Amino acid sequence: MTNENQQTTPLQDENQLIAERREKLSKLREQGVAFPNDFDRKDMAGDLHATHDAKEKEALEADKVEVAIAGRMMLKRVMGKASFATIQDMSGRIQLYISNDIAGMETHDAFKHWDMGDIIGARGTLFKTKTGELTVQVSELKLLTKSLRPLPEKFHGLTDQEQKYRQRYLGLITSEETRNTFMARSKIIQTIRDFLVERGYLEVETPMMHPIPGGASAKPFTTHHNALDMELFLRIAPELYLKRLVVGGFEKVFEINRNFRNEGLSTRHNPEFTMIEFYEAYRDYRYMMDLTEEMFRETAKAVLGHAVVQYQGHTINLAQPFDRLTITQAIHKYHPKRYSDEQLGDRVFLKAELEKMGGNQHPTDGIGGLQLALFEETTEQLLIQPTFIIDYPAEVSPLARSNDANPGITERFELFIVGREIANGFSELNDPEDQSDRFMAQVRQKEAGDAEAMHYDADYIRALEFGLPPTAGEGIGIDRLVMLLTDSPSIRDVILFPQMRLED
RNA sequence: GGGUUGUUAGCUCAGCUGGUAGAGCAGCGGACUCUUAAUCCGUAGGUCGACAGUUCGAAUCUGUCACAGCCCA
Repeated sequence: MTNENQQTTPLQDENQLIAERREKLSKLREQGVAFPNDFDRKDMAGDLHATHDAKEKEALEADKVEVAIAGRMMLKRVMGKASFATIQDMSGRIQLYISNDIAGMETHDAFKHWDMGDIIGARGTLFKTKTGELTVQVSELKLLTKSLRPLPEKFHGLTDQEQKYRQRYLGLITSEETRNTFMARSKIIQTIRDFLVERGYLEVETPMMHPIPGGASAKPFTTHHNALDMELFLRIAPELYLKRLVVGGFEKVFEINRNFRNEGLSTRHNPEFTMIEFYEAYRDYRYMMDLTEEMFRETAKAVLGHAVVQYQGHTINLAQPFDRLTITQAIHKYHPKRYSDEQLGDRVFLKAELEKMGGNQHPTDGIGGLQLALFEETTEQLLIQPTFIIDYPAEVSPLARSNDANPGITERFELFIVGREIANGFSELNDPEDQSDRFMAQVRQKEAGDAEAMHYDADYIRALEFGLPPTAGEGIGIDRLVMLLTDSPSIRDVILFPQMRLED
């Protein structure tokens, strides 16, 4: 790939509307400072509504409340000798009233030529219109930033999905729903951070560039460090670094940050996405499931006010205890009497069944892997209410601690909601020799052609050899959690700037 | 990667079985001192995603490509 696709020249999409606004800007430049930065904004629309909406018209006007407010002009209604405008700031909208009487004819005439989308500052006093709407009677008005491009249509807003994602600022300007989604995202992350900090967790940052990609089964992005002449990988997971910190004595750690996986795009996948991973020493996977339920409930309550979530026509109840089922229990529960225990324990039967369904199976799959594949084909998408699937086969869980009674399975869970995996956790494998054997098995799989199999990480083994206390850990896909709590159908609706193809 | 739908004015959308482009908003000019997507009158604005093909004639039919949405892997 060359750099010829990169845009180094301005977009050539001038039109008559933009030309007219450029002409207005050029007149502003002639008159003085075209982009003044000396307006002292003192008030926010939302605060003014909160403080004064309930007051009676007469009482409010007797108070003569002086305000200084600024924002983007979203609506404009000119009526000869007086005008109304609606401006929008980060907290909301408020109406301005500009008249020849108070603001003066010169100011009002100038205002008439301003455009929707312009950013203006206004000083004046609050009053209520005859319909009772809180409004600023403007005495001074200043154009702070000329907008050269017309906004999307004022009533329908931006409906073009592509433009919504490529030019996110337009959606943020015109869609309250979009603003609310990203404010909810911030609140969700803040709540989770507080939840863990309150419980004695330490927030840390570990490398985004890894010499060995590890901690998950996925294809990495590759990059190169020139000075060290060294191949590096954008991380696919922070797991192995966070557990090194537990070895170091940070017994409760978490990190909220980006992971990168070089895979396809879909309504559930973006190449960079946000995960929280957290680790706590002297706990096991059952404790982690309890903690997860509590965290999800608390987060939903913080964002929505309650723990019953509406998602795309489903009612998801986070208030009740989450189901906890093994893979075969889940298959039985959602397909009663479809399979016998003998069949689910019969490799030949499972392979034949998967063949019928066209499922992708690896020839090396053991019984556990085949059961998992059958679960994914038949049951996963039916797990609408929050459900922990527990006790995953060791062959697909190379970093999880084995069950003491049955080493073929691990103390691991995945949480499913609305048929989607949203979290993954386990009792950590802290036996360095077992971990070394598991890495070796992964390397054999990689050599057999599995591009997503893990590498052998000798430094991580060395860390385990110093002693990782018994620990439980978990990762939660933040984007998918935000989708759930904001009723968003696509991951692109909850990532401010989702990955897109280059524009032509 | 496969299937499917879409791409027309700055924005939101019409445009019939093929006859050469329309509305609303935004803009510009005018009227209007309590509007709420203000209203009313006038006016300007387009390589119909790109390239081929069929045809006397293509926004419309066919093919390829680009981008996007949805479904599937």
